[in-house]
Amino acid sequence: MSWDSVYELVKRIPRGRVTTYGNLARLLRLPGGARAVGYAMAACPSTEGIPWHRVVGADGWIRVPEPHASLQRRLLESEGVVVDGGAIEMKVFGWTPAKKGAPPRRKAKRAKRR
DNA sequence: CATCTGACGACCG
DNA sequence: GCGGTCGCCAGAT
Repeated sequence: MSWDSVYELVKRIPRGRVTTYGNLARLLRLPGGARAVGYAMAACPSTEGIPWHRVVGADGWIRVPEPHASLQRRLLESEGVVVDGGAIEMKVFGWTPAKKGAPPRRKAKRAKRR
């Protein structure tokens, strides 16, 4: 799995729409890998050509560290996306490319870490 | 080579 | 309903 596919996917997000990390992860067949996707964005070599601002949390909230948060919000609003109090209505602006559902996955509990 | 880490999300208690 | 924990991946230490 290469992050390039993630970037390519992000590039396909139409203007004025947004998607979530988890959504991207699912599209990449990585259920639960939302975090990995987020990391991919953080590790993005260059934001050039990549509409990273169209990627937000599943709840529609910007999950970006302050420096970029304001910029992201500004960019989104300039595209017509309403960021009310920080939350975006995913039902309205959420975007998903023609795709099928991913196979469900079980979860297991184990010793704490972190 | 072993661990930890991080722009997340879902589940368990 | 809330808080804490685990899974995912690649790169850094």
